[in-house]
Amino acid sequence: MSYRTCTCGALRATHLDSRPILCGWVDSRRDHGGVIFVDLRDSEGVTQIVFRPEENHALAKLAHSLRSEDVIRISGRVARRLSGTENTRLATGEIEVVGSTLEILNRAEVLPFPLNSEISNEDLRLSHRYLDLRRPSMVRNLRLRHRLQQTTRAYMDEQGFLEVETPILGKSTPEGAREFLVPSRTYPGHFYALAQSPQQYKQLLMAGGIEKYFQIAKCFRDEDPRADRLMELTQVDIEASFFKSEDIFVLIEGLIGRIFQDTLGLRIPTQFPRLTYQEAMERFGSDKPDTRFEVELIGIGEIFRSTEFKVFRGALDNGGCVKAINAKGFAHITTGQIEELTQIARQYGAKGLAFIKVENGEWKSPIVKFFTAEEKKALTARLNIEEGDLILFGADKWAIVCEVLGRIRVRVAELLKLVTDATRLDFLWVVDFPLLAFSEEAGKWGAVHHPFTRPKTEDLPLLDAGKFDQVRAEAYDLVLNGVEIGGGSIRIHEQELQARIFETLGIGPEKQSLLFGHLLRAFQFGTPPHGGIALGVDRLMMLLCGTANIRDVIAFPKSSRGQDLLFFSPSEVEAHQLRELSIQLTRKS
RNA sequence: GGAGCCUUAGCUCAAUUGGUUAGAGCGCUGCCCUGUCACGGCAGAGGUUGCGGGUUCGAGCCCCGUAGGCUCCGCCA
Repeated sequence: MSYRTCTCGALRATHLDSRPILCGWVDSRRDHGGVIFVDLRDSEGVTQIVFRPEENHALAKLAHSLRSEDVIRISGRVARRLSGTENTRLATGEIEVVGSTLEILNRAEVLPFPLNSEISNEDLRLSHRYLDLRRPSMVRNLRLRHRLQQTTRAYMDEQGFLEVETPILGKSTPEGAREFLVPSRTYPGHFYALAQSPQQYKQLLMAGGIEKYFQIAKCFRDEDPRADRLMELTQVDIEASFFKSEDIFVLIEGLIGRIFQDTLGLRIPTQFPRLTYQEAMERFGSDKPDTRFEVELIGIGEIFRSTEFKVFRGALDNGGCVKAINAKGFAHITTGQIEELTQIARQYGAKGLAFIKVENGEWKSPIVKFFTAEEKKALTARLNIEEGDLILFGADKWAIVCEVLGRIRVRVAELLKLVTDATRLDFLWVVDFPLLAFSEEAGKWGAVHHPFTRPKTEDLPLLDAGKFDQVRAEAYDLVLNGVEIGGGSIRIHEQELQARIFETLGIGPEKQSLLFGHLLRAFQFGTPPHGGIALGVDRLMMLLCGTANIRDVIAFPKSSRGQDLLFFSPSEVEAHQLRELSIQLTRKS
């Protein structure tokens, strides 16, 4: 005989007088001294069980001993609830099961935290994750994640893509994120690296003629976690041959549309707007702009072309720029808030944050005394300055000004609660990223996306001319509400061009063949033009679930310091394990 | 590698300027209660104030260190 005949979400008035067997957890027990109600919960729902002492005294006595989260098995008869006692909040609320047998499968101790309220003590949740997963919001999130993954597989299959698994144990190629190293037992002193992305494998699949590949891939990066990023991540990884950027956009717009339809039942635009990286930085001060609110960055260098104000003068003379944002109606900003914004400005490289408060027809500002009447007039027109406005300035190198004002723009929007429609979804593509960026720290050029990214064909002459900062890449990011949820590029498929890029990145011929010989060799045997993208499943899930905490969308996440509080990993290992791996510890903590 | 905030009962939190026996709500335990649905009522138990040290007549509160949680910068091709 099976454990149960139906789930706790199944019974309706149409089942009256049937004799079901149910299993589940005691969600709550209401003991009236006489009659006892038990809300029985399983993964499918909740059903009220009623035990009546006048029908079975011993049974009621046993039911009296039930406690929250005990696991039980009951049999009984489906009855219509007494008139007026139906529970409209339950799908099964029209009926109840009058218990005739009760079997206690496993008793539960008092839980370390309640399941019916949101709690903040995250280490407790993580150390008892199996209990936390019983909470309705976690159940919902995991179900949404399942739906996202099923929908992705169905859609990609329909589009003719082949799901191919690639190795987790890969080769260390110390470009990009720090890798997790895995010692080899059979090759002492040699190491695998956990895949930080299936990037090279998927390109080799293209060389292998697969043409259309996708995978829901686990990736590992040994970098410090953040609220929206852990060391382990899941990507929808996609690569296709004979695809241009345009083909990727269409494919992904379709996929994202299906995902939002199937998970939240939402229809979203079939095409997403596009913004170049240059324009995104100029107007929003971010390569992942949140376009749900205005407050754009406005260049005002022209107005102050011949200013005497030292701060602006210095920035302009050093080839920098002056920009401002108008935080409409924020003249009432407090001293503390100004201080906070100034901290942000400093954090991102500005020396300070100049501002003007427009109150009672007056410009209240420590800097306005340096402005001429003409400059004030031009500024008023350019920024549409009105009573009650707060103007915030940035004057420095272009990149710093954009970044600083971009960050301040986002904070101002939070403070002013400019996003009024919580359901709004602003998708956009950011395109034409720079190919290369100079790293002051490393003293050399690095790839903005990754070293396999294709330069835009029309910018190849700039590459030849050594104007590396001007070369744009055939690369794109997908942004939703100011969050980067994916990124990709068209790749290099020619051995010669790839070698040249490696050279530019400071990877000489010897190192090239050592680290990337497999790829360069493949390119010599007819690798087709190809490109792809990777979508961050965890980030996308956060947006779908409306949470700011990435742990809410992962069944067994690590803590913010990378520890697993349930298993307590990482952990020490026994000496013989280390001996087998030819590893000797230099430091014991 | 750096910075900030937090840690008091099982949980969420309070505790005036450093001053009596560290409180509340929920939960828990027992009793009462026959139509509730976060049932209700009465009573009770429950504390190494994360840990270690220091200052002080006196420390939950101040100082130093340490562990853990969260967040941010760097980092994340």
